[in-house]
Amino acid sequence: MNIRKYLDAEIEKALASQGASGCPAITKQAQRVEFGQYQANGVMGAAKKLKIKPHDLARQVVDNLNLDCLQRVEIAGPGFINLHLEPTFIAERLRAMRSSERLDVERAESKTVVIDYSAPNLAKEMHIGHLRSTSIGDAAARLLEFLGHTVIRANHVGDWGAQFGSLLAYMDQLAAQGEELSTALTDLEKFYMAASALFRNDETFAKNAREYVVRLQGGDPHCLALWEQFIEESITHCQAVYERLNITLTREDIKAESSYNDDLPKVVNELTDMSLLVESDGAKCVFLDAFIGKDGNPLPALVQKSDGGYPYLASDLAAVRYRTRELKADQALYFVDARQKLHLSQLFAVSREAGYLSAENDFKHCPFGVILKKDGKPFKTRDGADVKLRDVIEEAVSRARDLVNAKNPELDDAARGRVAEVVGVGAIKYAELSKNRTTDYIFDWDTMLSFEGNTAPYLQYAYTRIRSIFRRADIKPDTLHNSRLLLTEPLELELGVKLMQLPETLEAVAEDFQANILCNYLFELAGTFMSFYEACPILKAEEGVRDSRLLLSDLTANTLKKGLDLLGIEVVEQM
RNA sequence: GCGCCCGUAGCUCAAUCGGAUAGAGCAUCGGCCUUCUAAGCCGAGGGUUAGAGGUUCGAUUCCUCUCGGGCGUACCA
Repeated sequence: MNIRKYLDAEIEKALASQGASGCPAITKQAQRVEFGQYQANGVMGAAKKLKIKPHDLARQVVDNLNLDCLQRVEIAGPGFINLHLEPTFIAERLRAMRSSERLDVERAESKTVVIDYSAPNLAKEMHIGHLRSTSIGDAAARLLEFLGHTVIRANHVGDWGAQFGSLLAYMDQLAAQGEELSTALTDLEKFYMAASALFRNDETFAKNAREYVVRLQGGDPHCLALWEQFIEESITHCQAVYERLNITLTREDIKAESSYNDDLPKVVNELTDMSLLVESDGAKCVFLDAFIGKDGNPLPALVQKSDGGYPYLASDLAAVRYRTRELKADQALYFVDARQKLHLSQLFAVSREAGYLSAENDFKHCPFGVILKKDGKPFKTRDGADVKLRDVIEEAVSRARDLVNAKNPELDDAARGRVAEVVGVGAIKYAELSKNRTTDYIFDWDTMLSFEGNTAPYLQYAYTRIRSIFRRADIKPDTLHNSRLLLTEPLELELGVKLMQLPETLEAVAEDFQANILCNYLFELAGTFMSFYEACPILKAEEGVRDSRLLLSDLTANTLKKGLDLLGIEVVEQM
């Protein structure tokens, strides 16, 4: 149950009964404990509209509010309404949470949602730049699924285009030199760099590479076979990264750029039939009034190049068309670099003009910034290459391994290995998920691989502490009676309130797909638990209090585990 | 030139359709392990929210301008 939403609706009813219908209650979680758990800020605005004193309206609203869940209501300041919840009500919600698989989170009205994320270029190895789209998109997929939507994961991988000419030409060249291709392809980044260097510096090779592009596009069997081998190798690499990162993408979720090849001429024909396409400098473009380019000239959305080739707008249009026509998507979320903003707004605008998108289709860009070094320069290795994602993972796991070896040497090897993996991977994903900024952000090994403070390991650690309590006391959480919840100590109450706020947190995240809201919530939950844990003895308390605290602990563990799971982060029993 | 995004503590980031005294983490300083895992807890210092106007009962948030940074701006994706 979403308490915030419930209170908000009740206060709006009270406002309406006083002649302020249509005025928002603006109920939110209170900023300070003395203000209660929630505060309604809408009275001031409503009073202004009605031209009456805010305090008087607040009085009337409060008098018309008769809710069992409220212990007391106060009017404060210029007209804030502070809401203090009845502890027995909180306990009731917690019992509901505990007896439900869904932790008292209601199902949303189901929509079909396409989530476009990760989308690496198969010509190269996955690099650190893919971490954001992949982590955030995957978290969105998990959350929307949990809320009851039909989620279609769409990994729009780049598997087509001119760059494959060099790669195929290079493959053939190596094969002619008697080299084992599968060995050469184990390091895709090196392979790509070598092929690119040849393309730049060797005119004969470059000419050859261009011919390979033409042959590939023409369906030449040999080229296709090489291409398929390369793509296969590259996908295997991606899947290995996904698996290690605990990303839910599978091979079945890959809908490659090339799969739209046959649709591209159709898109051009359809746009032509609708008289949307204009030929300009030999290229076929859509000109829309909303887009103005240099010197005030109309800015084209280029659908077909003058040489007949298709730019990426064409395959993106084909994808929109496919997603609404075939997949029947109500909504599509594009977790794509903020620099693509213009491209995506053109994509959606042209799609609407072409009828690929109707008013019912909610397609939106969920942007994020690019990674920079500490000095604000683009994040690259010394030789200008992107930092490999698997190197980042390796570094994270290695650091986590050192730490667990030092902190908990009595764990056996296998357990420590598992902790290193879960903690290391959790740390790098959390570092991405816990920031909302759509602007660029600074990558720093020590920050990203930190295991202290607001990090995944902190949350994982809180979880293990709780599990440890039950292990030590040899109590199975399932055997606890669900009835005795005593929220008497301030920290018990605070923890209870936090727990109860999971549903409204998840709904808030789903509004804008900002995983950092969930991260913040979990961090606060874990922090509140840690304080509670320090201040309130659990196993040493007398029986009734002990059981109540065990219940709170168990609920916290379940909530942390579920929340982390929705972020794509795992937990361990001990660390 | 035009367009978009951004500027918050030494650093990295929060701040829920504008709300009360702008919050965390890291770093610094001081406490807490013979009691449930110190990857922790408790506490301290640290801010003219880039600057100037404006709207408002109230502005980090909205508007205007200035300064500073980033990105985009037709045949790469």
